[in-house]
Amino acid sequence: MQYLDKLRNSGLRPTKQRLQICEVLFNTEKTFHFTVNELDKKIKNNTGNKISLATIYNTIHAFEKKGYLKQIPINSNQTYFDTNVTDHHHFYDLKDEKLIDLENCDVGPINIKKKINGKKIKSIEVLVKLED
Amino acid sequence: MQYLDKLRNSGLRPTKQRLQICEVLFNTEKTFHFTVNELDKKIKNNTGNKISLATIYNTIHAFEKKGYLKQIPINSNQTYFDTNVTDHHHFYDLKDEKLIDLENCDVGPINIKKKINGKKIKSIEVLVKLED
DNA sequence: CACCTATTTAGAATCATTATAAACTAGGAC
DNA sequence: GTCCTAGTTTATAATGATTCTAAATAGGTG
Ligand SMILES: [Mn+2]
Ligand SMILES: [Mn+2]
Ligand SMILES: [Zn+2]
Ligand SMILES: [Zn+2]
Repeated sequence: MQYLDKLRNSGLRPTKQRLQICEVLFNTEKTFHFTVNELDKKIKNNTGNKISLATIYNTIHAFEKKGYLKQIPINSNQTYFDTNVTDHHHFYDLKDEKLIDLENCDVGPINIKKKINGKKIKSIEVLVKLED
Repeated sequence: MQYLDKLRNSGLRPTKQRLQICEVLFNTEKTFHFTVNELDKKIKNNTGNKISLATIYNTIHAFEKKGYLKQIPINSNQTYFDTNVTDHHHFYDLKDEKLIDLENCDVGPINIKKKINGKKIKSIEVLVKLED
């Protein structure tokens, strides 16, 4: 199993469910964006198995904490996650409600001139909304 | 009433409730960020009146549509709104769960090099997450 | 005033997410 | 292998922000 070590090294027991979710999330050419609902459907399709929604939520939150997933800041009725955990930004197509990656090289360097005392920058995320 | 015309000119009837909400939102030195819950409390405090939550939701959505409020893209269980409708960006203090304005001059120009066919940029929003 | 439509409202409905608590399991000790 | 224990899964209930509904109310116009 190619994800056994990834999970073990993270202190997460490599359960059947987590391994299946890893397959769906990480065994792909391209990274992608998803909601929990979409992931649920994808798991059913790809594996023929049903994993409890509670487990899916538990797992993606565990993966997020370990840095294997990122949450994308966007206002939607559902939360979007990203399997691309490199620093990058997003287009958001308002009509299609779809996210599109903006690689770091697609965006000029971002220069934050303001400082807040006692705080440091954890991340800088750009959301570019698109219309027709 | 200083907000009568603002509402009339927008095609919104200047009802008692909308005028009160205008007072709370716009009759201040500084702009601010708020959730619907916070606004609800603020209305009760400032006016002694209770406005139905449904009306508050209706009103802020109407104001948003007219461009008097902006929604801030952030992942939270509640939606954040902003009375500062100029182009600007945000710090988000992860510990205090507070938003802080980054004026346009606090952020260097943002250069989006990628283009999507048939789509044009509606807005560019930067979210800078802060930790201790 | 009379009328029409926009608006307000309490309460119900929706629905994404989280909590609960019981059953199950991975993995280490023996 | 068996035992043990903490971690995990699961069905299900609970939560809570937001939206919907439909009846009552209030602007605005003539
Ligand atoms: Mn999370
Ligand atoms: Mn809205
Ligand atoms: Zn992405
Ligand atoms: Zn702001």
